[in-house]
Amino acid sequence: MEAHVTGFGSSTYVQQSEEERDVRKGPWTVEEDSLLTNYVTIHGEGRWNTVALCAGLKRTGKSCRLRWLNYLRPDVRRGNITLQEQLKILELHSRFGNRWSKIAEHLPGRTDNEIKNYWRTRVQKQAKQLKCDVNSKQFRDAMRYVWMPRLLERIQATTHSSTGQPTSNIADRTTPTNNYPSEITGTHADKYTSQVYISTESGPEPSIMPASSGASWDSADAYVSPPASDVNMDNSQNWSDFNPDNMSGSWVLSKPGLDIQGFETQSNIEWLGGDESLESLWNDETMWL
DNA sequence: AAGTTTCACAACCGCCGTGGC
DNA sequence: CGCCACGGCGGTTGTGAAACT
Repeated sequence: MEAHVTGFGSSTYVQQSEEERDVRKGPWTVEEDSLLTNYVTIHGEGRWNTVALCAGLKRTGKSCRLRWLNYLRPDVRRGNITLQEQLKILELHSRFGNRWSKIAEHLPGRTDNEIKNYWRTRVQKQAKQLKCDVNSKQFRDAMRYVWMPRLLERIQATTHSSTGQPTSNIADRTTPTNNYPSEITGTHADKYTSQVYISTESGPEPSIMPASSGASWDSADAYVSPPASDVNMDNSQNWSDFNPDNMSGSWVLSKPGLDIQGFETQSNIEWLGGDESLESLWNDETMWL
């Protein structure tokens, strides 16, 4: 098949319609991967239609770009999403919504596609089980007040066990969510001294959250707040420096004027299908994998 | 053991913004 | 200014594997 060479800007590129090229679709073969990798390694990224042609691939430029970015790129990170990454995704999604590429910017090595898949398969699954819409206030509240603190607990437990410190054995815990003490955990480790608090204070300002933490509030949100010593951000930055991979000091979950215990023992819990189903859901090990 | 369902992930599709001509 | 090619993005679909009945 002959390629037509035409001018394009200051350079020359090879133009050929997809019909002429008998474009391939579907899963990539090892040979195709090799061709693409070799070509991009030598010539660099960009001009993907040219890449497809010059590398001898019967693929569209778009397909090549996607394959490279999502799979072949050397710095792409594969494997399970870590607890830290999960926590970060939840938080970033609350800030950016479905702007997956934006979220991916904050997760080195993870692709927007991977994060999108994670959200669809894991997060939306939880919403479905809770019988609420993933974008509903109810589900967002569940994420903030229950899921994210639990993720933090898990992270701490993992961290502590890996450093030989006592762990808070979440799998063994039988305390229902609605019986949580206001201070959920209070253990320390050498490197990661972390605490999660639920504020039981009423009123406009959280009392447990460090006064100088720099974390900010919006009108109705609860936060898992970084320790005072680790952050230096003003209200406009909010969570921009959030980094679960580097947590140290005392982390605080609180919400102005929110009584978490009251919140969960009152009828508020019912929109999540009752505390039993909620508890069993959060204790479902597959949820954290 | 076989059939069915669910899950996870890769890949495609369509839309839109951008820049060169 | 309109056209076109391209790249980027989010939504959706296809498919193989695992889990379930």
